[in-house]
Amino acid sequence: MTTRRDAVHDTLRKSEGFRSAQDVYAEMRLHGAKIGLTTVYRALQALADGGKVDVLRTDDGESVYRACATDAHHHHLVCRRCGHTVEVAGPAVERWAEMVGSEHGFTEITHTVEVFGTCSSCSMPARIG
Amino acid sequence: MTTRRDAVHDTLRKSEGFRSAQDVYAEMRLHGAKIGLTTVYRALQALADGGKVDVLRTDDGESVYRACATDAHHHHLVCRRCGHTVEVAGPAVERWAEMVGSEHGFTEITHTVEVFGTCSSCSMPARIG
DNA sequence: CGCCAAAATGAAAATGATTGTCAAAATCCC
DNA sequence: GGGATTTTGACAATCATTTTCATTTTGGCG
Ligand SMILES: [Zn+2]
Ligand SMILES: [Zn+2]
Ligand SMILES: [Zn+2]
Ligand SMILES: [Zn+2]
Repeated sequence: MTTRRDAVHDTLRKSEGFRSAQDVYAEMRLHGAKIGLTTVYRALQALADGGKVDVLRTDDGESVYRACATDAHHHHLVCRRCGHTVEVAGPAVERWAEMVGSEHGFTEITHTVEVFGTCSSCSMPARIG
Repeated sequence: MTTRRDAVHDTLRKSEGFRSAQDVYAEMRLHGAKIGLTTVYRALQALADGGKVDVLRTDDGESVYRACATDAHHHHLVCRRCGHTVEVAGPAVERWAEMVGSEHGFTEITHTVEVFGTCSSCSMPARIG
């Protein structure tokens, strides 16, 4: 019953960076998978709900997903050029968020933290040929 | 020439939390303003580009805007119930993001950091009447 | 096996925020 | 005033995502 969902998960695992639902769908079809776009959306959502994949929003509002190495809470350092992503832990940030929240009387504190940059290979001088 | 833009900016200033373009548009019309939705979108974008207002994306992909007290870089502590927003500085986070980025060879580092929670008035026991 | 109820699937239509178009209106400049 | 330029906004177009709903698959169960 989770055949399709697993296939989606696998496709994600083989990817380096974050991929959109449309993207995953297109790739799966390319490789001959028989699956519908709706199912890809549903699988991705289920995986995200279950904490099996991470989600974030691109600047233009698209949801993108990634199968991360760890289930533990972590953040991402994403190359805005090629999408190459590094998973990073940030104990300092976790503490900071908690503190800032409680200082102002907020409870049930959550946070979103993403770091973007240009990775080393993308910032190398362009080489032709 | 900037009459409409200023009107949009003013509407935002009078709001406590983040408001969507549609939201701002509706409120302006309610108060009798003669303005089109397209113009509200354009004004909001221009204000955001000029750093006069802050933008963030809600969980359901809507862009929301806020006229903040300061032009300086800062982050937000947002009540997920009522939208009440507190502007917070996070020097520790700024440093952390820079460090994490350069540690991995990334350059031109930027970051998004938002903290969500339930504010004190929203977490008070419900009172009827 | 047969048989049925529940869950999964996907094609097609609906949704809804945002953007593009383009002609009319306001503003500027001389 | 008159023409160039910018701004505006009604309306159409986009496009990712969600809904619908009929069909298929799956999982017992006798
Ligand atoms: Zn890169
Ligand atoms: Zn964290
Ligand atoms: Zn609140
Ligand atoms: Zn910051």
